Amino acid sequence: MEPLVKQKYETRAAIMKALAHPSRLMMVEELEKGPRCVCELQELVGADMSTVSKHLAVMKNAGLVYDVKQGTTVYYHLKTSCVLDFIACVDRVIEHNVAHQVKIARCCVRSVRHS
Amino acid sequence: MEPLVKQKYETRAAIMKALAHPSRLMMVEELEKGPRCVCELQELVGADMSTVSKHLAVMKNAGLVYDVKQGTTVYYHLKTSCVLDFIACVDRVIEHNVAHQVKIARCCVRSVRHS
DNA sequence: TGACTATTTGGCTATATTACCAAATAAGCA
DNA sequence: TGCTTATTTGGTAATATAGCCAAATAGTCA
Repeated sequence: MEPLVKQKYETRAAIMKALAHPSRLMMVEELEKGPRCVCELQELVGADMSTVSKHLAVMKNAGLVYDVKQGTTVYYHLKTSCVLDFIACVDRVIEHNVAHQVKIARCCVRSVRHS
Repeated sequence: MEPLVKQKYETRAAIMKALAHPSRLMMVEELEKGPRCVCELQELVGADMSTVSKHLAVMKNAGLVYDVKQGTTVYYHLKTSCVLDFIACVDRVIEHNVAHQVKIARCCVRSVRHS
C-alpha cells in the first residue's frame, strides 16, 4: 500500500468520523436550515455547552462547518449541504436493515404458530 | 429530546461509525467491484486477518455488508452501493478543503514576497 | 478420524473519544 | 475599568476502539 493511497483513506475516514456522532448529526441537520450560534445548538442537543463547542470544533477541523463571530456570539455555518445526501443514504441502509428484521420476525411468528 | 428522535440519530451515527475507518472504507470500495473473501481483503489492507475479520463484523453488524459461506471461505458482499455516493460526497468536502488550503498558501507566499 | 485451510473469538494493551466541571478568553456595555 | 454574556480551553474519569497474538471453530479432503 503506497503511503499516498493510505493517506487518501485516512483523510476520508477523518471526515466520516467527524460526522459519526448523534449530536453532530443533529447539529448538521439543524445547520442546514441556516447558521446557528453555540447556545442554540446546545439547547438542541441538550448537553453541556463545552461539549457542544468541542463537537463543533471537531466538525470545523474536518472542514464541514465554518464559524463567523458576531460580537460575543459565534455563528456556525454548514459548508457543504451534500452531507445531507449522505444522511439520506444512511437512512436507506437503515430502512433496508429494518425490512430485513421484519422479515425475520414474521418468519419466527410463523414457526411458533406451526410448532 | 424525545427518546425516539434520539434513537434515530444514534442509529444513523452507528452506521456512519461503521464506515469511519480507513481500512473499512478501502474494503467497501473493493467490495463494490464484487464479493471478496477475508483473505483477499486482508491482502488489500495489509493487517492481521483477525483484525480484518473484526472490521468486517463491524460492517456486517451495521448492515453494510453480508457474508456468504462457500466451503471454508467466507465471501463478503456489499449490500448497498449508495455508500459510494457517500464517499464521493466526502471527496467533495476534501477538495473544498484543499482548495481553501491552497488559497491560504498563496496568500502566505505573497505576504512573504512583499515583506 | 486426522490433518489442513479459512475464519472467528477471546484476551490484552495502547490509544482515542466523550462528557462534565472549572477556569480562561473575548466582546460589549455601564 | 469592572461586570456580564458567549464561547473556548484544560483537566480528568469513563468508555470505546483498534491492533496483535494465541486459541477455538468449521469445512474439506485424504
